[in-house]
Amino acid sequence: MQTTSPNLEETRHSLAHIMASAIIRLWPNAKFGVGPVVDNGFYYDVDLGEIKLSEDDFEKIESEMKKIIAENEPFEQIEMGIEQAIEWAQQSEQPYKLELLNDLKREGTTNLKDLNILELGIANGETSKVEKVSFYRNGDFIDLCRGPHVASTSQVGAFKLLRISGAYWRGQTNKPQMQRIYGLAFIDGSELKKQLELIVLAKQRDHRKLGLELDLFTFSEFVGSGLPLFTPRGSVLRENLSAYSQELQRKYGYERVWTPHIAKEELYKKSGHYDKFPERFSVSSTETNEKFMMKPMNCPHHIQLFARKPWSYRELPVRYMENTTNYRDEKSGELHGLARVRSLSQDDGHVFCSEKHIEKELKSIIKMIVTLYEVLGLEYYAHLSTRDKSGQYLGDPALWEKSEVIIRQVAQDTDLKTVEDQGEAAFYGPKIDFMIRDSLQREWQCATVQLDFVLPERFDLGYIDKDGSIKRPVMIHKALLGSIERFLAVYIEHTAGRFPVWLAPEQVRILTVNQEENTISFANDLAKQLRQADVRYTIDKSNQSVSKKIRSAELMKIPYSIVIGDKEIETKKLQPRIRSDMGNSHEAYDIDVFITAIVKESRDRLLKSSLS
RNA sequence: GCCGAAGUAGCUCAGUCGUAGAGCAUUUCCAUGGUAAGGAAAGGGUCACGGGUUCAAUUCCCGUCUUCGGCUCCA
Repeated sequence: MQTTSPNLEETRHSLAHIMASAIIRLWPNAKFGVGPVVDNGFYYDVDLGEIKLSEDDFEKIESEMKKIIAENEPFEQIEMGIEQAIEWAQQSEQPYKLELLNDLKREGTTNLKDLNILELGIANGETSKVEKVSFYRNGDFIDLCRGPHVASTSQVGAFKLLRISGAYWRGQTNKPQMQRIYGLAFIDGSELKKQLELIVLAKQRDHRKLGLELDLFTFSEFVGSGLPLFTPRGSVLRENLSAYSQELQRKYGYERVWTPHIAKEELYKKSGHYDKFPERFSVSSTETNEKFMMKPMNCPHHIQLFARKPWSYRELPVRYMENTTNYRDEKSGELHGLARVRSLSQDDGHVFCSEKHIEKELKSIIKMIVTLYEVLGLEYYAHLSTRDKSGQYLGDPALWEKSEVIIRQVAQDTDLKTVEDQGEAAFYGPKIDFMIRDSLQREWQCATVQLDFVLPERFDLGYIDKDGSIKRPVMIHKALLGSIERFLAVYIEHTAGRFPVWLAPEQVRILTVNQEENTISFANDLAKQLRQADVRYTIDKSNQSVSKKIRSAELMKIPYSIVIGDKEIETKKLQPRIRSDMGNSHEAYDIDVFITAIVKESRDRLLKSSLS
């Protein structure tokens, strides 16, 4: 996973130091936290007491940094004994560094291993007692740091301060909050420029912006935050994706079920979700004393469906699917467009099976996910989450062992690109999460397959085996799209709103050249034929220039625009303008040929136009 | 939830202690138009909401809601 060259890392890390030097020159009372190298750059956490920095201060900091770079001071490594280092931190009044050094002295580690930080005197994960600590000096500025650095301040590459935000000291909510300043840094300016352009591009593709422009969804202050409302256009996307997910599942023997959106709290207490899941919406009854919850997940409901009767081993696996909405009271600051909402719809499903079914069921699920992603033109890879040695997992260890072997085997057999994450498994079982990379190379987790050995136990589920004994089924949780809202967020950004015909809210726009009676009547007639073929269309009869109408259709990213004027009326042929990503053709087609093509593209879920 | 920033027309944004403006969009009219913006006019705002300071608040202050950038969290 290491992608940055040491040189780049040296540049970034050195720039973090240079920024810190600049800050302490500008604000001599600055206290520093940590300042690691991150993707595309670096950051430094700083505490300036009452002073709040804003992006307006960036110019000042950047110009001070440039001065330091121009001064061409060497980066010089200094070693100190741990006691001497502590004294340094006290004298230079750096309480956060002091805390880290005291931790180093006491425990031999700063417990910051997740941060990928380099400025500490020891390597990540080292636990031996440290005696010596490494520092780096550039000019007057000395910082606790293990390096490496460029030889002198003038040797860093191109940089730009990017943003500022709050960050808890050591990532803990009960610790003071510092100001985190992010910077971009690259070896040469062209790479920096490219990255800045990518950021602009990402902003243009932001699903929240496109959702507004393409009229897909909206939020209302009256309805509440994190509760998206889908317009007719947005609903076409939701419903078509959802329907495709169900179509795939039906082919693999999943049966559709329906469960209510609230349940008694006891259900979640029994499942164990209640305590582990504080983000709940409560519902109380005015008739009785019963307390209910909006369902934050569907597994307990599906379990109750399974539990309704005794099962024979002959009837397994039992596969339920339900596209339904869950409600989670996410913390307000965590909401983000469609990617993080309080009402999320899942294409959820649960399999109840015996151990010997696990392999086949996993394979089917992976097959469905792979099919779905390929039809949508998405790149993906999988995270394989297994146990570590921490021992905080529930369920039969032998079953765990067996299933982890199966999961690895299945991943191999299905040629999945996988990364194994030890220790990332849920407490109830190992899982495979599918990550989608969007066209800007950002990664998102969408589909998931999880084995579960715990819930069947908690709800005392059983089936009658061949020998008449009662056996415990294994449960498999799965979602292909995951949260449909999250999926749409990713998909909108991936496609930049250029949806294939089968998903396009409006597939065809008819534009009239003028308002004459025969033009309108021809357009209406075409519309009627499209309607009968179940094609989604609108007619633009407005008295605007043709090029303006074309522009509007283009901005709405409509796959096909058809101009209707005397030429079409005479020849009875249409010359569709095809959205540029789908193909390129200027030919004229008979009306029925055109309609047949759209119907086929829609049915076969094609990504490109069949007319080009 | 925490730190910081912001909320003015459907959208993107100017602006001011003396109750508001542009472009796009909308409507109407003119132009009969041919593949990314033809012209003109009109309508449209409790300046997020509530409270305070003031002769006067959209403007200053406080609170609430919502949004944005992060942090934390994500069964």
